[in-house]
Amino acid sequence: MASRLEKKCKECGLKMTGPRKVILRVLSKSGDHPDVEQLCRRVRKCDPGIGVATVYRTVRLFEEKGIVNKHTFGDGRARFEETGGEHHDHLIDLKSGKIIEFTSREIEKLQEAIARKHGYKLVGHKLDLYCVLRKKK
Amino acid sequence: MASRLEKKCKECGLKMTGPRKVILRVLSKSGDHPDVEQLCRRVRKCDPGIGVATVYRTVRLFEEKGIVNKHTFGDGRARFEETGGEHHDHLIDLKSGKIIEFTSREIEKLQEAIARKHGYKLVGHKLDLYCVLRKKK
DNA sequence: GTACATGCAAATCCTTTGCTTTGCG
DNA sequence: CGCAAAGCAAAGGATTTGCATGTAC
Repeated sequence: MASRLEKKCKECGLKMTGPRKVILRVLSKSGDHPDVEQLCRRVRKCDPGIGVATVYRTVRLFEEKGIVNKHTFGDGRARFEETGGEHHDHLIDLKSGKIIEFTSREIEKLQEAIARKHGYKLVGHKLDLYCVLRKKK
Repeated sequence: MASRLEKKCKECGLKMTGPRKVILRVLSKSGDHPDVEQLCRRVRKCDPGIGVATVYRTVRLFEEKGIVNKHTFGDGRARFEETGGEHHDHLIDLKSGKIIEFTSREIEKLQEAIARKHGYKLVGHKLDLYCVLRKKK
């Protein structure tokens, strides 16, 4: 039963190995933005033999193929999420580290306009909002 | 002849040492977004004795004091620029690596509105546009 | 069968730290 | 002078890579 993501991999000409299937499943089930260490832990619950190097190699490969998105928020490590149908940006709660996803068609239109104004075509963007809870007074 | 930045440092209670003066001068003269390695090279043209550790410690300190801004674009390393009077975002030319700065009051207003809608107060943001030159046809 | 994927460990890259020496205030 | 800063080298953390072995197609 090849999942949607597995199909996508095949289309990209990727060999569907055991570790890759597990990593794909974990990614698609993760509602958050796990880093490699977290991915490893989750992946190893399915198959304890999977090594870090494989996870690194796999997410990198997936990123090149557009299957996952890589993020680098403030801290030093990379985080990953499945490339969903919808693009979205991130609001980061600086106190708790919680991440909220959002989209803004208006902002995106403005971005395109800015790129065009400088003679460029927008091919991607990254918008992170760093926030703290509003004090209710 | 204490420069504007040096005054700012004194206000923050920072001891004005030789290395710090040099690093400040290099930062204020840099129109680009140098990483630590580049900073080191530039700084050592003035004073070859300055060590990497000092550069790292200094930029980190400056960042905490709000004297410089730290950026992490796609690649693994941090880049720095003097905190100018005006905040700005970045348009990155994916082919050449060139970085263009821009601001958009409209986008920023929208960002604040989004944060508010989620119950947050916006304290900072990061917006990078990844672009390629527009083909003229 | 063959080219590509994996596991492991060593290697790399960027950044931080420990400790002694130096120097600003 | 006293305490913070600098230099150097060693430590650390994340990610990559070399190599022998395993495996999807």
